[in-house]
Amino acid sequence: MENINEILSLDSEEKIKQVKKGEFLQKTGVLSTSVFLVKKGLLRSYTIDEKGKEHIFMFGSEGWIVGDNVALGEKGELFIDALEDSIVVPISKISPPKSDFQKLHKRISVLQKRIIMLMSASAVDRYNHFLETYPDIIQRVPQKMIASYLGITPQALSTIRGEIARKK
Amino acid sequence: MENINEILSLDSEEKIKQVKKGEFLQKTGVLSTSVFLVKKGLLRSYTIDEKGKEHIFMFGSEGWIVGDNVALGEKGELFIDALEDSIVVPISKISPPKSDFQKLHKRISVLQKRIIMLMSASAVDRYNHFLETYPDIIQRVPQKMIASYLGITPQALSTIRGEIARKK
DNA sequence: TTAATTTGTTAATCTACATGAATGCATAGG
DNA sequence: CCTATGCATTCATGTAGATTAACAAATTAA
Repeated sequence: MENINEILSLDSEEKIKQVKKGEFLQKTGVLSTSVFLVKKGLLRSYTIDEKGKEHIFMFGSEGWIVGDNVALGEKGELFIDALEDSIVVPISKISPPKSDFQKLHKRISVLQKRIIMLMSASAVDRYNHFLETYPDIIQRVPQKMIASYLGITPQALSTIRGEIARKK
Repeated sequence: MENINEILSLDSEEKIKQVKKGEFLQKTGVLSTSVFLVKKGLLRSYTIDEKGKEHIFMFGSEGWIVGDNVALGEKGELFIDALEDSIVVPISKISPPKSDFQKLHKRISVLQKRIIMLMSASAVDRYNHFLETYPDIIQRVPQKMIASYLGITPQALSTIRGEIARKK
């Protein structure tokens, strides 16, 4: 068997990590400090909703990054496991404290959240999440734009708001 | 959300850009080389689908980034316009040719595409897009995982595949 | 101010997709 | 080898949210 670093043309300094099929790279609720560049194999990242249903966020094969881009210092919201025997290289989310770099990570974390919401939450839940996350935006834009952001029609949002108001 | 001091302390070198309410920062189909840090005001980025319906991708107010993260050198797929009189600072997507930096931009572009698909495309269209974009993945994972990625049930995917096959 | 246009609400109907259940096939372990 | 357990397909039924339309409220224009 040849040297694994040669096969994969890795810098000798890169610390690689082997993940066997079925093994986890990360689980929800654990502090997450890295994302992972996939050198070989196939992994997936996914959430499990309150009904126990899995929602795959991303697949990652050779050359792709798999990772849980929650804000630095926060608990991960994704599971990551290997669908095939894989080799990955951790990329720290901390290292270059360059401002633009951090901004990109922040941006990714927002998009990640958005995808998870679109895939696993109902319109009502998405609206409530929006209310909590962007309370200021609501005063500043017409409701039809909120609806457009949530991925529903203005009529549906109006109905949802009516129901929420009636409940109180 | 970032610290207000950080937001307002401008490098004297930073070239700011004023955008009046209703004005466009970018339109679909035009080469996009920057994203924009919002210093003041409120903007939105959005797509228009084939039925003419708008889908808001992101709002951006003070401290947030709005931008169209298509791969470098490609035509933008989003419109960006101001909902309020705004001031933004362009952040070049090119500048630091640092490898990790590029990777993050790539990653954002993938997530952007994913959100747009989830919001504006039917399950059939999402499946076809997946086929084109990740032809290799399909041989490597069970269909129920593809379904999970697409945001539909395995049963629905099975039906869709049946219909596609029947058409040929 | 009034008129015109945009926005929000309500309700009836329609449809894409979910849910649940039954059936035939694989693949994996004993 | 057999027999589980998981996977894919098909069908019957349910439902969240889309569509259409009509009207009310609010903005904008004149």
